[in-house]
Amino acid sequence: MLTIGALAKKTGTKVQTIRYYEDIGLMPSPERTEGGQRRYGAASLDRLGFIRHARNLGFGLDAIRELLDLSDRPDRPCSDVDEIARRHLQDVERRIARLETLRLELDRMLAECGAGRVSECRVLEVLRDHAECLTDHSV
Amino acid sequence: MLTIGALAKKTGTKVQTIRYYEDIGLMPSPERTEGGQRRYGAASLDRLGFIRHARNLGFGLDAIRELLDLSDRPDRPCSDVDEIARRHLQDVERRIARLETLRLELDRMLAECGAGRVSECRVLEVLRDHAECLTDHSV
DNA sequence: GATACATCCTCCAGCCACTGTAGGTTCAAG
DNA sequence: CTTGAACCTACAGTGGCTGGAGGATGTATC
Repeated sequence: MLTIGALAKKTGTKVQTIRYYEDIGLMPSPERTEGGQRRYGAASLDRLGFIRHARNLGFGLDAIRELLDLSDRPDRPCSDVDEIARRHLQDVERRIARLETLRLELDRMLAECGAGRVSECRVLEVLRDHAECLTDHSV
Repeated sequence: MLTIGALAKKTGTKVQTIRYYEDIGLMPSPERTEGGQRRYGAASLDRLGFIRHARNLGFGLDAIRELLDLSDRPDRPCSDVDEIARRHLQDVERRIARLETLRLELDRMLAECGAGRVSECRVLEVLRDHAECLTDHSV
């Protein structure tokens, strides 16, 4: 049996985060000692490990909830899982594309800027006037 | 003189967002009509345009505050501005790198998964066991 | 002048996924 | 039996807004 602190250490989670997962129903309420402290078994360790791993891969808590539910229904088609992962992948790809646009624009701004005074700073000029931008990064 | 709604439309901002910027001191308190409604002049339009443009480029509100302050001190060296932009660029690059790692891992998970049942789903297996991952995406 | 109705006002709650703090209790070691 | 680390609950705060309630104002039309 693990204390919440031990579970936290093993999974690289903060203690408060574990309690938060319990609050929102992502982790089940564990057993308690007579004094009211939480004690966790192997199943909790696995479940929290799964959650943290999915979080590290950027999945949102709602998606993780769905993945955990599916994990408990071994006969459902795998495509249900794939669907969630694919959705997430698309989201990641969208975010990469957006950030690449920003990177380009920031790079260009910085490249054009000499070592003068603020009054003639290209960075500020570009920020003042969107027309100076090559890309439409507003989306 | 513009109403808050007109200013919102011109800058692609929500009305509430403008009031929020005023609350946190990013936009100055504008004039008011006798009835207490806000009325904005050209300076406000410029300032909000600047803010929105910087937001679209991903700058945080604190960075924007610094940029606006510098914008009002034309004799300061341009490097002060560059420093802020460079910091932001680095942040963007870090986020891209992180997302690229995720993309790779998600891609691989999905590629390995056949059209079977959840019980033999590679996606879930990988999530259950971090050792299955090629990259250390926990950072 | 009355009415309609879009827009404005303030105040407050909620989003995501935690993180931190205050003030008090429990547990395990020595 | 005492110490002190770790635990408990409850709540506030993060960033950057967004939405809603409930009421006041501004403008166009009759």
